[in-house]
Amino acid sequence: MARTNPPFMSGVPEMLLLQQLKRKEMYGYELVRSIRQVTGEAISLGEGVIYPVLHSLERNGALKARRKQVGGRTRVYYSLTSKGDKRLKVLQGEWQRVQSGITAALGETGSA
Amino acid sequence: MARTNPPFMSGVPEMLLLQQLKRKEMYGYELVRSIRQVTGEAISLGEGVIYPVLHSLERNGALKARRKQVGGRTRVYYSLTSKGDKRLKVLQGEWQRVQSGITAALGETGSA
DNA sequence: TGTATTACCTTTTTATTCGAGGTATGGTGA
DNA sequence: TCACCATACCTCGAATAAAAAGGTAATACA
Repeated sequence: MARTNPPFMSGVPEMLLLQQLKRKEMYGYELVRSIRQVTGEAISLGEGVIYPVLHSLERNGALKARRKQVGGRTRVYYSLTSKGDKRLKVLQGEWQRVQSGITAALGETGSA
Repeated sequence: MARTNPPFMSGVPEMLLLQQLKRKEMYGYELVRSIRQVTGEAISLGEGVIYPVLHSLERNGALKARRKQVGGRTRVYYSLTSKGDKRLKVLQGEWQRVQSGITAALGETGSA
């Protein structure tokens, strides 16, 4: 079961969520738009991705949630715990590694 | 079926294979080591990944194969077709896009 | 009144990766 | 000569995870 590779792109949604929540507390629906926006439309994660990841991160203790009433509607705000911060650092490290590896490989083209 | 996101990391093995074969003709077993090496050990694709992708690329016409006897052993050398070159360009574009999106998002940290 | 938007959520499908296994040859060294 | 390792091909099954689709409900607005 020991992984040789960090799972490739798997973990990117997770990383982006953690990153956003490091900046400030947000709720799911907000994160959907927020991620699309900060990635310059390059990445668009649907609710079917966001919510499950959010829940699993909360179960792990990487996030904590609090419910808030806003104009009769309920929002669930998530924020980063210290555990979540650690997790984010790990994911960023893996991403960095993979990203540079690929960049190096792509740079290997004989000529432009 | 219209994709909003380019599939994230899915396609990276394919991209790396095409990239390597653009440089020079290679055989499967060689590609396994070659990819590990050019990515600075960051990415290590097993034969269970390499061969199926190779076959599907050949079926698509992105690669062409030729068998070669080397010291009694058979090697299947693959090389890039123009279709494969086009495909590589597309994948590189998508990768570039995703990669910059993520970089932008990660750069959003309030302070170092 | 009815339609779009906000806001939550789950379930199903699909794709892909990974690991494990399976065959066969040639070289090396004990 | 026999065993073992590296080379070289390959396939299958399980696990994962991302995406799409669907499902509820409330509010805003036209």
